[in-house]
Amino acid sequence: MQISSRFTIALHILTCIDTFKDDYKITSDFLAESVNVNPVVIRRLLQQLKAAGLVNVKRGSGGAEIARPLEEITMLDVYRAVDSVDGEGLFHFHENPNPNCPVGRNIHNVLDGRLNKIQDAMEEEMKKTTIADIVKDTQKCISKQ
Amino acid sequence: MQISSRFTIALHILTCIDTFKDDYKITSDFLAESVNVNPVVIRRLLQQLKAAGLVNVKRGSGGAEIARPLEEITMLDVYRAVDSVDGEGLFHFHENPNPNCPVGRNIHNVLDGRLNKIQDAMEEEMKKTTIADIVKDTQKCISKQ
DNA sequence: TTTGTTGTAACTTTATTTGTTACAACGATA
DNA sequence: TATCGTTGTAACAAATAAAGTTACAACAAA
Repeated sequence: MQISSRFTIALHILTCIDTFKDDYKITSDFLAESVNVNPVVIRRLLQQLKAAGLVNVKRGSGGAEIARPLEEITMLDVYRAVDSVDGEGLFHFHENPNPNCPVGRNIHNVLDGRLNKIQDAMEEEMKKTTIADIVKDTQKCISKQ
Repeated sequence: MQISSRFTIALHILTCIDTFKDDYKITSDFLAESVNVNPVVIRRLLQQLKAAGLVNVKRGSGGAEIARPLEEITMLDVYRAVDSVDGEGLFHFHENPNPNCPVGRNIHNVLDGRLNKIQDAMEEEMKKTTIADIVKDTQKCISKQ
């Protein structure tokens, strides 16, 4: 099972917003064209990013901007904003192991700590990259072309 | 999005097989009762574990056993056996970013390395635990009860 | 008041997981 | 060889979630 494309799309969106902020009004249509998805998908994502305090979106006149310094937005912030399974972790534990089985009634306890560590490892690595890094790399790529 | 319960169920299964190997014939029905799912779900998982060389399953007479020393089976082996999206990584990249957009045509390159690192971090942590560790912890829990 | 945009509902499509029934293929044993 | 319990697998249903689409009220600015 894969982590949904909302995550990469959100990173793409944020990169676009910053990259084109001086030259274009950043509307959902504009972003939808770069990402190549329906504008409503973008608007839904922008709402999630807004709820997380990562962007501001202007109603009426239109336009999105990033709400925090790029160096302060990590991949983890974005992941949590758009791909969180509220309250649940990365792993989906089978619901009802048999409490009458010695393994069934203990497996949750035994695995939980280790599953959390795995998720932590993933999240720690996500923290290492900020949107600033991604924008910088993108600009390097662009200027080579 | 979450990693499917196949992963935790597979770990549960392997723990059961070892824990009860001397006292019961380990059939799909037996395992299904401990996990509390349909036996066919178990049989499908056993097939995936078998394809990965982690278990042997006896046709006809019935019964499953673990095919390798427990210390040599890591959580990562199990994850790869049952939850691999063949060829694809952990992250689902949106398919068709616009090649006419400077960001769209570079975002894949920019993100790929970082996404791989995140997946690597997760997998490295998975490697740290073997089925032997899980069985040992489970036995500790059981003996306390 | 017009225009372009956002926010959101409603519905469809697609994909995936999980559950379930059914049964042929198989191996051991009586 | 006939029986029995089991596996392997097909086929389909149900549940869940993601992603696409249409439509339109709410809004802000010109």
